[in-house]
This record gives sequence, C-alpha cells and structure tokens, in this order.
Amino acid sequence: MMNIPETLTIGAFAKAAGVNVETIRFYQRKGLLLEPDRPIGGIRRYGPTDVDRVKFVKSAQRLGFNLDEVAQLLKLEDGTHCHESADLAAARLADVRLRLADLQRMELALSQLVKACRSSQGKVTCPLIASLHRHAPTGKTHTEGLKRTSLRN
Amino acid sequence: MMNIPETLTIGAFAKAAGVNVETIRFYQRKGLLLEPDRPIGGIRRYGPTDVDRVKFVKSAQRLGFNLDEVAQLLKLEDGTHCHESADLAAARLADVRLRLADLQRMELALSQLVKACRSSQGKVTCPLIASLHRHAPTGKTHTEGLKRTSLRN
DNA sequence: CTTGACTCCGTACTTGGCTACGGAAGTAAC
DNA sequence: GTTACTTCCGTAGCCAAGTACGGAGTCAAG
Ligand SMILES: [Zn+2]
Ligand SMILES: [Zn+2]
Ligand SMILES: [Zn+2]
Ligand SMILES: [Zn+2]
Repeated sequence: MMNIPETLTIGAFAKAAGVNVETIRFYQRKGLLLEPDRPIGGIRRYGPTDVDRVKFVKSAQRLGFNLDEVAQLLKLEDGTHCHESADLAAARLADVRLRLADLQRMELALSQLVKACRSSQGKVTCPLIASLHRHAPTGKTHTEGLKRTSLRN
Repeated sequence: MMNIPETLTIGAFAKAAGVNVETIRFYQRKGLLLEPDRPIGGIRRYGPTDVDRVKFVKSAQRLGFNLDEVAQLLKLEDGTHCHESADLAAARLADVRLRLADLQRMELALSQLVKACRSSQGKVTCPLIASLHRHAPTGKTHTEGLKRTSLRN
C-alpha cells in the first residue's frame, strides 16, 4: 500500500483547493484539517487527500452547513453512518426552510411595494414609506439566519 | 401648534418601542435616532414620535433592509420621494431574490439527499457523504447574504 | 551569497447589529 | 437621607468565517 505523495507546499495546496492560505491555517486551527508534521526545520507538505478534504468542506458549505456541522460530517466521512448524516442534513433542511419562508415573505412584501410605488403617479404619500409607518404585525422572524456574508468558494 | 409631550425616560421609551435601552443608544450613535437635548444636569426625555421612528426601523429590518438602508429610508420619511424609495426597495428585492435562489437550491439538494439517505437501507456508502465528495460545479453563490442572526423585534 | 518568494506563527482586524460592563450622577420611594 | 433604581457615557465583547499583518525562518534561482 504505497502512500499518496505529499508534495504540495501550503501555497500550492491552497491554490489547488481554491482557497487562500489563511483559510487553510484557519481550518487547521478549527480542527477541520490536521497539520502534517513539520520536518526538522523545514516546511510542511500536503497531498491530494488534503485538497479533497477542503473541497468537501466547501461543498458542505454550499449546502448551508456551518463549520461546526462540517466538522461533524467529516467525522462521518467514511460513509458508514448514513443515519447520523441524514439527521444533520434534516436539521439543516429544517433551518433552510424557515429562512426560505422569511425570504419569501420579504419577496412578496417588497415586490408589492415596489409595484405600488411604481404606479403611484401623483399620490401624496409613498406606499412604501406608508407601509413602514404602519408597523405591521410584529411577526418575529424565525430568521435564525440571513446576514449578508458571501460564500465565494 | 402644541408640541407633542416628551415624557418618556430612555427606559420607558425602549420598552414602548419593544427594544432595549442599549439598542436605542446604539441607534443614536448610528445617527438613526437623534438624542434630545439634555436639560442642565438632568435626563433626556422622549416622545411618541421617537417610539414611532424605532418601530419604523424595525419594520424596515423585517423587509431585509440593513441599518444603512434604513437610514436612507428615514431621509425619505415624508413620503414625497416615491422614486427614491422604490429604487431602494427594488435593490433590496433583487438581493432577496438572489438569496432566495440560493436557498431554493439548498432546499432542493438537501431534501433529495435526506430522502436518499432515508431510503438507503443497506447501501455501502451514504449518499450525502458521497455527494459531498463529488465536489459539485463550484457555483459561486451570490449569497451576498444569509448568516444566522436573529431579528427579534 | 544574495535576493526574492514563500512558510511559519501569533495576533489583531473585519462586518452588522447589537449586548455587556463599570463608574458616576440623577431620581424616586420611604 | 438612605436605599435602590435609572440614566449617562465610554469602551469592550459577541458571533462566523475568514482576512491581514509583521517578524523570523526557509528555500530555490542566479
Ligand atoms: Zn446517508
Ligand atoms: Zn411611523
Ligand atoms: Zn413609493
Ligand atoms: Zn472528496
């Protein structure tokens, strides 16, 4: 069983994984990636399995998993714990659906208001502003979620 | 033209607006609310228009506007700038729709994976884990948005 | 053997919308 | 007039997922 060659410097590794070096180090600190031993007074080397692992993380992030959840998934990486994985995904799904509902509510409200504003030729009061002054039924959004951050990789 | 009475202490004001005192002060620092003059060695008083303003902010937040955008909206509060308001809302709407698309993508993927996992009795590999190892078409999410924060008021 | 690029490591900063803390001064009840 | 809130004010902390920085060490080319 020949070992996979660990030939990449951290810079090459990061490039291959499509993230930047700091992200690699950050994941190492988080425990998502383990740092290979450093040869006496030399530099660490990485291999294809490391690249793969980062890509796994990024795939999971695209499904909405946060890094803690990704860490859980990585523990199930051998694929023999379908039930646990499914539970994680189901929890994620439930959350996604709540956020979806909130966004749909916003979409509806905003689209109606924009339409009202666009067709309010000559009306005294802007429908949008008026609506904001009506202080609608304080529906606490279940929006355990949705701040604007980007997910670029 | 008799003035509206400014009778509320900041604590009562916050309670009436349904936020906490620190939030009021934070909005003042942000310029969303202006702080009334402080009588010589006394405490500031607030009135119903202040309460109303905070509620306006919270309404706008429920539509997804961030505080900078809310500040813009507040400048248009007299309702005579329908066009500008509509533009702000349209921008917000566009963003909401991008985020919606991302969430819908996640919803679809997650629901399929959960279903696959639930019906994978006896399969060797967990479909969810397998899918994450497939490193799908790196569609950069336009998710300029969606971190998990709550919007309680 | 020097130059320039890269690695290593620790620490601090970013963003948004608050929340918390601490000490001094004002206010209210008894 | 003492106790017990509040207010005032500045500053610091929280969350996530990185990003940035700075000094020291390492490595390959020329
Ligand atoms: Zn599974
Ligand atoms: Zn109002
Ligand atoms: Zn309008
Ligand atoms: Zn993989």
